[in-house]
Amino acid sequence: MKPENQNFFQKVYVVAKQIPFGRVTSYGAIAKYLGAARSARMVGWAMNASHNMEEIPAHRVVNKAGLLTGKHHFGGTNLMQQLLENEGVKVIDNQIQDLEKLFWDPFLELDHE
DNA sequence: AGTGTGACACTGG
DNA sequence: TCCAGTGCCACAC
Repeated sequence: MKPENQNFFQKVYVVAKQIPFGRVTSYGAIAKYLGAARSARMVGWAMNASHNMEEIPAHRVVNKAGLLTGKHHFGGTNLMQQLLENEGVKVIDNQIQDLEKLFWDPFLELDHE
């Protein structure tokens, strides 16, 4: 694995870990922040890899619609939803409620270059 | 080295 | 406005 690739993954982890408690963001937002807006899918892939690496709040990362598309990767249970609800995020049928209010944009919180 | 796949996003009809 | 198709970048085989 090339260092640059690890850097990409590392960037994802860094951003993901910066997500405040009770807040959520989208793959696209992170991808865009990393300079690869069209690689949102890769962000999810990085999150999947993070499961065995560092404790990344992947449950705070959802698609732009606020849908917990990756819950299946959380042990195949509704753990992802439970984690979010535990943080005060209302989730109904894998759908985050008040997404606009809970949405955390890296561009607003983090200073991008 | 090339092909297939993926936890998405965007554009067109 | 909603549904379907296409594009995209990087990883795994």
